[in-house]
Amino acid sequence: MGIADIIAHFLDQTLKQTDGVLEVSRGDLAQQFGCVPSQINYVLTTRFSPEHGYIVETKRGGGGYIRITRVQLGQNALIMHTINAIGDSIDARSATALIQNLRSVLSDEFIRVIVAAVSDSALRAAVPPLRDEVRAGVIKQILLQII
Amino acid sequence: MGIADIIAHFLDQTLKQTDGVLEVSRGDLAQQFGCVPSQINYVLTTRFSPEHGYIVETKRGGGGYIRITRVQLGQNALIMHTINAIGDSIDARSATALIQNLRSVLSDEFIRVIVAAVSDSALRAAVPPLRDEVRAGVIKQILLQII
DNA sequence: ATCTTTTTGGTCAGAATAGATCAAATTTAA
DNA sequence: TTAAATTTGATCTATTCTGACCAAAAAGAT
Repeated sequence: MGIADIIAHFLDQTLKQTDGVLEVSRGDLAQQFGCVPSQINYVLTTRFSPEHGYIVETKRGGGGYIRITRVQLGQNALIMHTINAIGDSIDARSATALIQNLRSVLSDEFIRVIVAAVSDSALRAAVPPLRDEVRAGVIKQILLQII
Repeated sequence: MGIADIIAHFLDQTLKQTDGVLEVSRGDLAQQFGCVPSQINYVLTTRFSPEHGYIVETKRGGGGYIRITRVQLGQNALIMHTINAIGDSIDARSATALIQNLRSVLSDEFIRVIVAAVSDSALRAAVPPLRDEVRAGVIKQILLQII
């Protein structure tokens, strides 16, 4: 588990304790984990993107901060939102994130099934540029059945 | 017994001791057995495929790994049988038939979802000769989750 | 009020790490 | 002998981490 995962885990834990909202200083956080500040940005863009269900707001200058908020939509809105977020093409990582984000609406087994259905191993027959397009199509069709 | 068999045997033994889940580094494993890393991929694709009852997940980059999970095959020989019947490629009609054949084990909604996931409209991004191969991969991965 | 300095955070490219793929060469089995 | 299975290495792709340089906001000076 690299430093990115460790920081992400820390933020996750904190978010749980603070009811979904969290404000930190980029510099402090970086120092706390002994990494370069841009590492924090890396963690935010790869693990706390809107696709993952988070909103990140920042402010620079004195007293600057990074605020992370976990968003929670309604059931059908959430699925609709997900479908819209998919677009014509989506990579495995983003797809998994989007699906995981539906765990409040879908059973664990269902989530597992969808993730497996659009995993790279399921789609290994389709080569990369095309693979992501196929993935988008499969997820959409599945989600449309659930609405 | 070639190196492939030796590695496969080792993984099998380890899986028995670790309750069916196992995480290794491809590079380490290769070094341990004095072979080239791609040999590990060969072992995985020829002996730990879904047809053999395993799920393989991997991650590249720093802290990368290969995770092998043996799927629990209980009384669901029917599903296993279906997986084996699929082959490397399957057309929409046959796929639907096979899936419908599982209605004694799966809920209607589940059947609907799977059929949708492997419908021609879901896979429209993949052109015909390829499309059937993708379909085979998707069905297999889904069914493996259900076992 | 305006200008300057200081304090934060943002971006981007490159290096490092680690697995994937493909095809040629070799070995094994029918 | 021929066809299938195995082995290998060259090359590709993905993920993470770092540092140099950039931009905005606040605080302080004039």
